[in-house]
Amino acid sequence: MSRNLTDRQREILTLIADLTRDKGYSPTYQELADRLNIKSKYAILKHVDSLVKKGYIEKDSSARTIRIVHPDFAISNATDYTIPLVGRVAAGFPVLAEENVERYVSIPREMIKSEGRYFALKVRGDSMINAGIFENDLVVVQSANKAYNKDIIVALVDDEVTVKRLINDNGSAYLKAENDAYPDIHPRGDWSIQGKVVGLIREMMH
Amino acid sequence: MSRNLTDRQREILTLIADLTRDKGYSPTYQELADRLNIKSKYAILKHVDSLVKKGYIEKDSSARTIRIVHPDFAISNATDYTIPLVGRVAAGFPVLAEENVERYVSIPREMIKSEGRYFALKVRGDSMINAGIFENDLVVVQSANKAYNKDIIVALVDDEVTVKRLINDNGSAYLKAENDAYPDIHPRGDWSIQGKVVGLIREMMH
DNA sequence: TGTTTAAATATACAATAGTACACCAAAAAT
DNA sequence: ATTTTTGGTGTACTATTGTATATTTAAACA
Repeated sequence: MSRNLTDRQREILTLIADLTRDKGYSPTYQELADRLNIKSKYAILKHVDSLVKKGYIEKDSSARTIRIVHPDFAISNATDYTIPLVGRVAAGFPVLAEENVERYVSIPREMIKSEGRYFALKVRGDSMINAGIFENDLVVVQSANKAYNKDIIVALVDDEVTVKRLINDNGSAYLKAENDAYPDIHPRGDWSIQGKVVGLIREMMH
Repeated sequence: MSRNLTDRQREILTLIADLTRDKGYSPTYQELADRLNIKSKYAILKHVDSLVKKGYIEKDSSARTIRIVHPDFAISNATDYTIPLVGRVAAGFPVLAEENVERYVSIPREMIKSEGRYFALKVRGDSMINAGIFENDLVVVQSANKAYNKDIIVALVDDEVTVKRLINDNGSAYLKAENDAYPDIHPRGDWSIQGKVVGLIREMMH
């Protein structure tokens, strides 16, 4: 399913946001149907389900429990810094394309030291443990297409995002894991630098 | 009727605020009753009516429509979470005392999973590198005076804060470093658990 | 002492709200 | 040309939710 909204879905999402801002609580399906002159609640239910599937809102199985999670429609004038969490990368799309955005996460304001586009990536595997980057950590990445020697970067190799250390050995660059069990990666085909890791966020179980 | 709240009313108002902030929508009477171990919704209804009469909240005759209007309990629109960064601990003061607070740092909202007091601590030394905790990392700590076996905790030993793993070896607890170069710490004198590490934030140089 | 108020219980009930199913029509995608 | 998606109607069912009444207990009060 695409992440794009139809006109009607956008209209309904906007209405949910407006009503929520206005009243201070989320509308019911019936209230939404009334406002749009729709006779059946079920039509609303299906729109709302679509909005949930596309990641714009969240809801629980109870009355008035819709929450808007997409920053473009967010209720609060939050000064909170949120960046897109990039999930699996769909082949052919740039990493930051909307298709790849799983959800939005808030990050400490202090982590943004310079202008630019930022995104977050959940770390898979243990190839960087010697750099203190563990599986399921969230790395905060500043979008860039080049980096300096020894920077920890996010690269796109064979439609797969990977976190590695960039080694710039006079002209020929390669990727180095921070774990002796992993070999260096000398990409043969197309590959690209997607950004520079500028921060790390870890949530411990508790 | 007075504008002053009874203890119970204040407790309920605080709970409403907490639940609303947590879930993103107002609780039902039943949910409030459950949280307070009250068997009858009607007890809650009367409290809520009192809170309305006293001008602390507003509500409509429908599910989950409570709005907090009193500024002291308002749901902060700024979803930005800041917690105190504890620096050097001054002898004799509790860790969270104002004397020890260096500055405030913002942390990702997602890191706050349960109620309680939180603080941040800048990691000194490399005694926890095997747990992926490096020097100058910021650990986010939930204030607590006990913890479970194998939790990573912040302890106060000889007026010194330290991050270690708690080992609860049938009755006798001790602190374990996550670095083979460091010995276990079996505190002789007074020591205390200050909190549980629930998150980690690292800023990379760039 | 008797009275009032706050807090809670038990039970009941009607309106609301979410969900489900069958069905229809138009637009978009394949 | 056919299928899928989107958008909608109507009806029905069930759990949730707010509300109401009658009672009880304990604390505060005068």
